[in-house]
Amino acid sequence: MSCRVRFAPSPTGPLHIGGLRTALYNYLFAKKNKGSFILRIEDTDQNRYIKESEEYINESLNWAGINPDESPIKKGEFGPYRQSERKSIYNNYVLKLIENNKAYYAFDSDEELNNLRFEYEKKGKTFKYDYSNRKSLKNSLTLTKEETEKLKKQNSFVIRLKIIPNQIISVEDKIRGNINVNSNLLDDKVLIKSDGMPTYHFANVVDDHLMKISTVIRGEEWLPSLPFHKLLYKSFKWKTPDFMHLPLILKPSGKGKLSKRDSEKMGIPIFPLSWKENVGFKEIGFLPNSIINYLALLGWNDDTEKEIYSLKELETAFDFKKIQKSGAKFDYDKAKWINHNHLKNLSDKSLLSLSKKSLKYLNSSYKKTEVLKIISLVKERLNLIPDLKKETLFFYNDPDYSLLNEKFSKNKDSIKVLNDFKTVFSSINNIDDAKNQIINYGNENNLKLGYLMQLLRISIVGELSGPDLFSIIKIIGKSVTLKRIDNLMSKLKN
RNA sequence: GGCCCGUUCGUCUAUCGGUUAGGACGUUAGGUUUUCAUCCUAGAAAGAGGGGUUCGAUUCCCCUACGGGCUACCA
Repeated sequence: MSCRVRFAPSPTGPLHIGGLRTALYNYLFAKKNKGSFILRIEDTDQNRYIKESEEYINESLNWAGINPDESPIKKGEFGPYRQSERKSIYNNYVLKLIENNKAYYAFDSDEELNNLRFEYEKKGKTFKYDYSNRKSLKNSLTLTKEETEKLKKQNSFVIRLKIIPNQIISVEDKIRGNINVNSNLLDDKVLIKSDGMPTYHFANVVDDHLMKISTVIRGEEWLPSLPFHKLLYKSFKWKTPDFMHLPLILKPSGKGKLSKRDSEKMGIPIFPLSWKENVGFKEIGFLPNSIINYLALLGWNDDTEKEIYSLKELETAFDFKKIQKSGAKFDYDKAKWINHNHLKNLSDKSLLSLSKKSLKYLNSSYKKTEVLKIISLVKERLNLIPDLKKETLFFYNDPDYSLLNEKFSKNKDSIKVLNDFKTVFSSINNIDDAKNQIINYGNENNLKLGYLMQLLRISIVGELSGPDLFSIIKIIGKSVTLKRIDNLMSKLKN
């Protein structure tokens, strides 16, 4: 049987990083097994439906470089790929269950059920619509045929799966092994809602079967409903696919699942792309490869000490036996470190094309070859793409010396030394000679090289950090250098 | 509360019964450098607790604790 996996998000908002990882693992599984990766949109909840989500999902997967083989916009032979467009399919299948007495109509109102929940709670119990009480509730098992037909015409009913009590349901998760659950514990879950739409559970099972999904890879939050799903497969006498439930991604600190709130509180992204006021990993300056790399490592490793992977490398290295069982906390520092490494490995040219817009200002003063030189000079200093602009600003802007340190502003030698620098730079023909000249100058005047270099750096860059000074000076040229030394001198005089 | 899953440095993880429990991020100290960053070297840092099984348990089993998930006509 050929390998087919699916990523099945519901369009209720932006895809978050956990969803992206689920998509990634599905994608990698498909690649590894030369199978197909399918995107199915699970839009059965009309109340929570957000129109822009589907496009957001497409764009995110595209950005990450994990494009589906079949999807609503890339149709295969198992469509439609949006559940809302498959309504009649679900209805046909649920009718079969009813015919076989495996499902039934239920007419209990929200109010009635809520009252029951309330009463149970008062007794310290939890209400569950199941074998123990369905005989006393309003459904096609208790009502006469005529009553049932009459209520059905009022168009407000749900269809529930009739669960046979006291059977051990044995399910297998490929990551965790066998799990046994007694069917008494399960409730008669709704299959078809009163608006005629299927619930997740029903649509999911029907579609996975119809779309010939061979392995279901999804988040751990679905593990508790696996026995129910297994029962559905059994009711149809369908073969169950393999299941893998991925560990969850947890908050960086504290307890619980990673959520939008954490991201806002800690100022770290949680969405691949920006969504309204939430900035995405892309916009904050991550390479898609970095996020993919980090996400792959969050819950998986290949037994080697390799940490930096391209997507292609992951496609061959990924081994599903090595997926972790427990949840993993999201570590933003490590994600940045991985991005730093990917950025470092990028060519100067691709780095330039990535930040073409933000580096535009350099074009007025430098030729392209010089811009590339600037990039290679600062490349290894980057953690996020926008750092490139921060690191190169002084190639264009003259520093304003607002951060001037007292060590230099109060030092009486400073003005004299700066003046001597001017003489040095004016006299030399080749900037490569500058370094030696300044060393000599220091020796002659008994001034420490450290002090000289720092003063020079302040005048050129405006602060005490940055790449090799003489490389900078070589790029900005003699006249700009002299101008900036002058600038600092006049600043110090005031 | 009930059910399910899990538990190795602060974090991500390696270890398929015998190891000085390894690596990476972060952190600390030193080195390189004109500075910061990079880079290099070194350091601190872990098997939740209790019972078994075994010549020997981080590794297998049980209990407890803790963490997480689910408990909707949401997915």
